Order: sequence, then structure tokens, then C-alpha cells
Amino acid sequence: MRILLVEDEPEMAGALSGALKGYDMVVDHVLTLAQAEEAISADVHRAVLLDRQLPDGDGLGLIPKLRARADGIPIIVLTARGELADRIAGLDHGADDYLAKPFAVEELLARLRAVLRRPAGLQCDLLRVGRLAFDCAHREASVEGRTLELPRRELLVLETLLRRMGRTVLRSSLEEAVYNFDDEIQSNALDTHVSRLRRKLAEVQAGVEIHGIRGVGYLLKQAQ
Amino acid sequence: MRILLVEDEPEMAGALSGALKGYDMVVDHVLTLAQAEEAISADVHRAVLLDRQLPDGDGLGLIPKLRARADGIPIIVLTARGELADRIAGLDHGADDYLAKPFAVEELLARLRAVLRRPAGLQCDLLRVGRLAFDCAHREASVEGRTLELPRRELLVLETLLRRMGRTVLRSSLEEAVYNFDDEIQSNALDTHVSRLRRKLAEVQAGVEIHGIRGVGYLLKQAQ
DNA sequence: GACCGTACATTGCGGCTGCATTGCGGAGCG
DNA sequence: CGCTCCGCAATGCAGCCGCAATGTACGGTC
Repeated sequence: MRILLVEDEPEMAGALSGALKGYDMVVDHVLTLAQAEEAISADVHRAVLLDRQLPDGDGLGLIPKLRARADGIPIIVLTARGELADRIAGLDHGADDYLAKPFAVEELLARLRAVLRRPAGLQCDLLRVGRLAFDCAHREASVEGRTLELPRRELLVLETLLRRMGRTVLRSSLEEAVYNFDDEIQSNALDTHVSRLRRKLAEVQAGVEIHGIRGVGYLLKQAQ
Repeated sequence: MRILLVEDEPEMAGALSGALKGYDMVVDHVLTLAQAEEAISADVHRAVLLDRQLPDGDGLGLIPKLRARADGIPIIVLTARGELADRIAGLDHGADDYLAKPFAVEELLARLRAVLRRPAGLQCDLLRVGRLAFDCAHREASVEGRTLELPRRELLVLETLLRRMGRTVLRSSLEEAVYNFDDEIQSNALDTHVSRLRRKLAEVQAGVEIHGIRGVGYLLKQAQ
């Protein structure tokens, strides 16, 4: 675990470095905002401990630049200015946490652990075929990031076919997926939905084909 | 933005509920760990405010169960036990932040904003579509620097749509985001809010359109 | 290979459902 | 006591969806 410490006071920096090393962390210590920017560009740190009062400006100024990298690196601001307004300002500038000096090193370590524990990223289940993507959680289809506005029945058909993509879906299975017990279908309503869906997928060049299999059902596969 | 508040002291709970509502949030308030578990299973909250001293045990016991869900929902622990060891214990149990009573509500709100920003890092603090800007930290919408004064429900609708801008939001998701368990909606109240919001966005030429997708939900996109 | 029956594909049409909009009254708040 | 916000209900309307008619492809049979 490699940490970037931005702190110009030698005494504080020494104490923190020692404590962090005692917890098996690797500390890069810089004294100024300029050095901090250079260090962070190496992209090797898992967190930043940031003092506010630095020789070349307020540490808060660094936060937007860190956030611009969009890697979500945690930032804990350390400062002698512990007034309520300062704490709120620090948090609202984008810091993940804010500690007023003096503080116990143990608390800093605990907050550091808390901030590092955050999930790396939530993985949503996303089905992909051709240029088509289907977000199962939100039940929406998209092509190249552009959402397809599909009516309910067509969406149900597409979802069912996608979940069994590349394999045949019995006509009866499709009907069960699209209609409930109350709905009584006496015609080829399902076929019309498939047809309309095919047209829309073709219009946006989704890169998928829905094959009808005579006497059995349907099958969705990548084009060609 | 919907928050789960786990707090058995009526006074504290009332104060927090009021403050959060003042910041246009939807609050579900429960009194016990058991109720909290049930509420969280609905999977509609963006954050949890957790008291430690509860009728059926220490609030910290809830944290592992929340973490087991692996959705990374932020947890802020609130407690009268403000000793250093307690704070460290709280953070190491998996809390994202820890506040000792008494605390200023403003600081809680700031810390809440900070932890809510997190799954972000990817999602910036300022959302933009068309001429519309939305400041996630302060939860206010503006057009060309001019703030839109929107009522609570409309703001919640707008925020929810903006967070999934360009993608469909299920009608049920919207309802969950805008109303809490206590609210009982029997009519098309949601539609009226969408409608009024549309009108206001059009009046200021926000450059966004809210599409209704029949039978599915809504979708916010840039005009044209 | 020609023929025919059947199942699927496609398209137009009308009913109906579900959404959009508006006015109204009550509730909350200052 | 004024205000605004909010839920509710009524009305109008658009688009979905089921239906049926027509066209088409497939497969089986001779």
C-alpha cells in the first residue's frame, strides 16, 4: 500500500511517516502542491494525505486535479484549521475525509482504512451481442451507448432472447415470458412483436439477428 | 436521494429527519436493528445513518450484514460514545465515517455529501445536460448560473433522472427514489410532478427533454 | 423438381390502456 | 392568514398492442 503524504511541516510529516510505515505502508512524502502533482502523475498511490497550509497554496486546490483523473483515489485532508466551516469546506471540495490537528495517529489510520475499504466498482450484469448491450438491472437495451426506447412487450421479447442468446427459445417459453396468465392470446401477436423488434434492431444496426425456427421457436445471434 | 436513519431516540431522530428533509432528501426512519435489516432489504437507500445504542443491540452489528450485500452503500455511525477507541472501533467495523454526539447537523450533511460522492470519483460532482447543471454536493439545479427553485418532489425526480441521464429509469425506481415507505401513493402523483418539472424546464429553456416510455418508465436526454 | 400445406413475416387498423395535463382542495409552514 | 407544495381526480390523447389479412418461405410428399 503506497500513500502520498503532502505536508510541509517536518515534525508532523516525520510522525506520520513513521506511523504509516509501522503499518506496513509505503509513504512518498512531498512538501508542495507542485511536487504532489508530479508525484500523483506516477499513478502508484492508493490514497493521499493532504495538508491545507502549504508553501505554494491551499491544499484544497489539489483536489479538483486529483478528481479530474477520475480514478477515485481517496483524499484525507489534514489541517490545523478545525473550525466547523473549514471542515465542511474541505469535505465539499471533494475530500473523502477531514481531520483537524491535533489528532491521534490511530484515528487517522482508522479513517484511512475506512476510505480504502470502499468498493473498487460495482459490476452490473451486462449482456452484449454485436453492438447491442442489455442492462439486466435496469432492463434497458442500448447500442453504442444510445438507449433504445422499446415498448414493454418488445423489451420482454428482447430480454428473453438475450438471456438465452445463441440458443433456441421455444415459442411457448417466449409466450410465457411475455404474457401472464390473465392475458389470453389467440392470434399471432407474438410474431408481430418479434417483427417490430427486428425492424427497430435493424434501424440502429444493432448487429444482431433474430432467426425464426419453424415449428420450434426463435433464436438470437450475432449478425453474420 | 433516499436515506435510511436508524435511531431510537425520538428527539435526535426528529431533528435529523427535519434537517435531511430540509436538504430535499427522503428519509426512512426505523428504530431498531431488526427494522433496519428489513428496510435495507428493499434496496432503495443511498446511505445509512446508524446509531450505536439501539434497543436490540449495538448498531455496529448491522455493518457486516450491510457489507455482505456488497453494494458499497455508505454508512455513517452516530453515537454518544465519542472516545478515540470507540471511533476507531466504528471505522474498523466497516463504517465509512463516524460522528460523535453532539455534532453540528451541518457537519453531518457535509460528511454525508462526502461519502455519497464516493461510488463516484467516476461520476463528477457536477452533472451537465443541455444548458442544465446539477450540483450533486449541494443538490441544486441551475441554468446558466441561475438557480432553479424546485419543490422537493420535483427536485428528487430531476436528480434521479439526471443520475441516469440518457438511460431509462423504471417507473418503479422513480417511485422508490421519491417516496418513502410511509408515503402511500394511490394516484398519478408522480406523473404530475414529472409534468410540472417538464414545464419548468421548458420555461427556462433548460435544453433537456423528459421522455415517457409507455409501460416502462422515463428517460431524460438532451433536447434534439 | 413441382406442388401444396402450414407456419412464419409483415403491415394496416381500431380499441383501449396508460400517460399528460390541468384544476382543485387540503395540509404544512412561516 | 397567506403562501406553496402536494396528492387527487377528470379529461384528452397518443401510442401500444392485439387482431386479421396478405404475402412469403420452408418442408414434406409424390
